[in-house]
Amino acid sequence: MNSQFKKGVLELIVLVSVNKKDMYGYELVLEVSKVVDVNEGTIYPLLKRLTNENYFETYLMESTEGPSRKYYKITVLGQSRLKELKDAWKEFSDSVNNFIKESDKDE
Amino acid sequence: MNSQFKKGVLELIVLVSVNKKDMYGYELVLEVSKVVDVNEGTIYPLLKRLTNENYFETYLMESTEGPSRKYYKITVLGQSRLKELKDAWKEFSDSVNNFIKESDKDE
DNA sequence: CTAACTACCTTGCATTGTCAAGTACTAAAT
DNA sequence: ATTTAGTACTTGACAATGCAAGGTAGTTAG
Repeated sequence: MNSQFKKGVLELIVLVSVNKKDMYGYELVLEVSKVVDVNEGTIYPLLKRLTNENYFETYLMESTEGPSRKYYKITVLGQSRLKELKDAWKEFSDSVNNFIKESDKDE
Repeated sequence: MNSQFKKGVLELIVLVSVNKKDMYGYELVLEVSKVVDVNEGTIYPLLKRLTNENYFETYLMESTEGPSRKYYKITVLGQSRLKELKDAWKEFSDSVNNFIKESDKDE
């Protein structure tokens, strides 16, 4: 897969995921990987950034299957960021798809 | 617009454009800008890279409206790269759109 | 007890795009 | 004749994002 396409979209995918339900980092790696290949070294720094920007809050919970889990919960600010990004993505991908379709036509 | 979305897609848009007809750099800046905001400092280095990778060939032509224009012409290799990128983009954007749609549903 | 899995985090690197500036040619306005 | 605006290309310092590879540590199964 073309790794460049991912740029910026990962933030959207993570926001969409955490918006559905609180999630911890490792879980997100698995969830996000269903859509696009992604690696821990990408997700953890991203989660930190999104938390710093107040899109997420965090809390710890013990697990019976390993070390404690740090859960991420979306904030109100995070939800507005999500909407913003979702709209931007839609506009962007539509416009790219349109451009490709147009040029396929006249051949 | 989210500038990160652009990463990797610009190459696709440029390939699509030059595949339609030979174009010079400045013309491409204008053409590509119809789809995504872009500036000269992005396009020219990209054209150089794509030429180095043998996706494009170039030739010069004089202009009555300014300095000579360097035209870019797609190669056979460039066409296969175009197909590759187009398919990858389709798969990628479909999968992202699907993921967003799925999560919109259960609300 | 040790391997395997869960869970988290960090550092250095590569790639790609941005900004800002500079060069140079042509044509129209002053 | 000189300035201005538009066309056209180039470069270098910079920022953002993702990846690879490594580290720490708790839990469970063999």
